[in-house]
Amino acid sequence: MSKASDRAYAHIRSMILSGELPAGVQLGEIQLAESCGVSRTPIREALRRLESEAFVRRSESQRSFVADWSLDDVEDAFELRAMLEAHAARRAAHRLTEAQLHTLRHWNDRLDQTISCDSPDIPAFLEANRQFHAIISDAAASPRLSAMLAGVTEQPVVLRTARNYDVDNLRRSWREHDELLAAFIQRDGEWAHAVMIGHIRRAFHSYAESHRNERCMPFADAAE
Amino acid sequence: MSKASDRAYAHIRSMILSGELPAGVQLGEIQLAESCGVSRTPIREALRRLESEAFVRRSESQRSFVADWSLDDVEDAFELRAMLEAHAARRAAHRLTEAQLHTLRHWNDRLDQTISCDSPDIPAFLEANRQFHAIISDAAASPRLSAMLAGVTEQPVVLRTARNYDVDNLRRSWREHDELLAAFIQRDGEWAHAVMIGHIRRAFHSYAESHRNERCMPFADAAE
DNA sequence: TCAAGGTTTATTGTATACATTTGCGATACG
DNA sequence: CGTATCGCAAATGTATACAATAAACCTTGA
Repeated sequence: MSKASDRAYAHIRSMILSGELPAGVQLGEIQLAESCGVSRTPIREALRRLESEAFVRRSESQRSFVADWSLDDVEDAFELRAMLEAHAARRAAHRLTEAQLHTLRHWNDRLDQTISCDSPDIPAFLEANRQFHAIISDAAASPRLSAMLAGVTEQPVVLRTARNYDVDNLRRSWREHDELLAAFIQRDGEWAHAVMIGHIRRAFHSYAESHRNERCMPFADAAE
Repeated sequence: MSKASDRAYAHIRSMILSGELPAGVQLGEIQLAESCGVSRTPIREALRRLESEAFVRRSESQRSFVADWSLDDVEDAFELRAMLEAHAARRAAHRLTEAQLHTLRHWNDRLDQTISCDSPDIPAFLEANRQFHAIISDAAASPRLSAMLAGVTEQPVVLRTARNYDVDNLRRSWREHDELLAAFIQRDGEWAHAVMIGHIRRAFHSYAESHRNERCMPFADAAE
């Protein structure tokens, strides 16, 4: 895992997420190679990977740029995510083991902890949230579905601005997870499906709201 | 488009589809380089691309092999395709232009032609079918959705065995397309959604049936 | 005969040189 | 002053040499 191409991938990705490489900027292979301390070969591999994950786009003439996500793009990704993750939840309802249910509850308790104390710990919240959704994705037992979900979940813009969500929204997420758990315990796939659609679509509107308020800011500080 | 890596990609892909490279076989970079008449560099790029499209899988030690699709894998892909393409149909119902509707009808008429004469022209049928579905994918106006759809539609095993479908099944496809058209003309997204789910799921069962009958055959002749 | 260890060989990862293509600017002409 | 064309510069594409790593094999000892 300590291959040069992996390090280059992680490095470029984090520079995009942090805003150090803003949307629209050209990504020259030579420049990145120097920046990462490797040759162009692993850089090329990292760029292809980032391109397939929509962090980077390529012009007709094969030049690479940091992708700029319009609000429409984000909405598109959220709509697909709602459909895919709801499907995952429905499948998971019939397959989750007792141990997995227990772990889900554990992460949702943790979610509560991170926002209940005086100073909410947003990074910890995001991590627990990630774990919660990862268990559902796994339990759906469809590798292709998991891969697709990962593709629409990892959105540069959203990851960069997630920290701006207010605590009310985070608490609402926690409660929705709780309802999801109830549906899982009843093994009610349709219930879980419905709750998940609402959960993701509300998250989009929270993002859109937050985005409207915070637009035209210089740019936020690093999130990762 | 005449880049070495593109040619290598197309060459390897067609060798997998034709069965010249059977499932499970190791894909050595050097061997492929000689086979394609290029160096290892474009071969590596082609392999990564084929891997992301699930034509190729890589072992933990980074060696590449022709992917072998179990029946479960195929069912998984069909289930996702049914969901995604039904979603595309629902969106398309509200967006298809008159010109697109006309073109859809054109391709479905063509579909009828290819199976109505004495000797059905299966390749022509598959091509017309591809065009029909491509228009719906485009009309859904979601690049991500189109990309995902392409990923679950291009299944090596299915493409290789599609020619075995009997004419009754092909005719049924044609009729289902006709119903889809009726739903589009009425701009009834839910109707289109339902028809598409049935269309894809029936296609899976046709495949599974045909697969049961034709299993253990030496291997079929080239499909492309 | 089997197992463990080390050596050999095959395969993938990386760096670099060179070829090819594209973009951009300067210059000349209308 | 605008535009078109030529040419240089910069970026990407490809080949190849070398490095690192994993698999295969062979030897050796119990």
